[in-house]
Amino acid sequence: MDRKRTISVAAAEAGVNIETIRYYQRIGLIEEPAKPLSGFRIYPQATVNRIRFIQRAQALGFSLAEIRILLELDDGNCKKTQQLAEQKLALIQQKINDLNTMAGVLKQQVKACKTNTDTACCPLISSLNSEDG
Amino acid sequence: MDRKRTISVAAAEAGVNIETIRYYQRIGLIEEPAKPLSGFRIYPQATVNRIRFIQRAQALGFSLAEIRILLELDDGNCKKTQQLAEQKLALIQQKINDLNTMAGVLKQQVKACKTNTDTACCPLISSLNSEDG
DNA sequence: ATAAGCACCGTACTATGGTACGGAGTCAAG
DNA sequence: CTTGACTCCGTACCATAGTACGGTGCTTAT
Repeated sequence: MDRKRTISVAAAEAGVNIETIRYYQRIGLIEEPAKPLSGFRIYPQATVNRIRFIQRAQALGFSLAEIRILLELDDGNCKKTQQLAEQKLALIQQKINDLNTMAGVLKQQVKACKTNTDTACCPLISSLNSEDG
Repeated sequence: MDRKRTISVAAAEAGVNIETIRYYQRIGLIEEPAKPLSGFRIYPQATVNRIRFIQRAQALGFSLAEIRILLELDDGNCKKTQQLAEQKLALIQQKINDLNTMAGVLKQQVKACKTNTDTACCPLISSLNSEDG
């Protein structure tokens, strides 16, 4: 007989803390399985999958609030889902653009550092300090 | 006579909330001017400059903890500053890559949605529910 | 000289994303 | 049938980056 997927088993399978599962349940990000009249809750594979999805989305810089919206794509309506996915895509694109801008500025500063011969005067620090513009 | 740079004037000049200045002082990110025996603290231009430095560094994705290190490097250590910036740059670029991957997946899903004829069964939903990564 | 309006200061609260704790209930093996 | 491991549940706590509040003290203008 397979070991029952109690909360600790589900947590181990998803690679998160037990308390994280409880937290996600509290904020309604994952469903809490019904509690048997007597005994412990048993978690379906779908919960483990969902937690893994959340972890992946987080790794990409999505907040739980954004992930909640992503998960709401699961509303059974393909057209609506598509629209939401496209909105999400636009958000991702915006994030990429913002990060590219940040990277561009930093790259320039590092380049200035590398061509700098005066070790006592850092162009990066100077640029952050320069206030008359 | 110029208006004395009290905390509210300094805050206005730096473009932050008064409480933000007090917060930065509490965590030791900026120095608190000595309090006159009688009267209010007067802030030097340097404090305003430093707050602007913090704001700009934050805009580049540095946390206050990182900015603290940056400020400690402001004794003119260009090499260390450069290293820190390069580390940060690598992190940003990793994030961009991750987001591009995510965008790619979402684009594919949206495309699948568009060629889907069954409105009740969405390929995107299906992939979210069965994906085990 | 008095009132309006800041400053000062500690403390509490916000949001986000969890983590830890303590007591009670339950399951499973010896 | 006891023991130990696990679950359940509420609540409190952590870090990060601030924001808000309330009482009191100080300054400045009228």
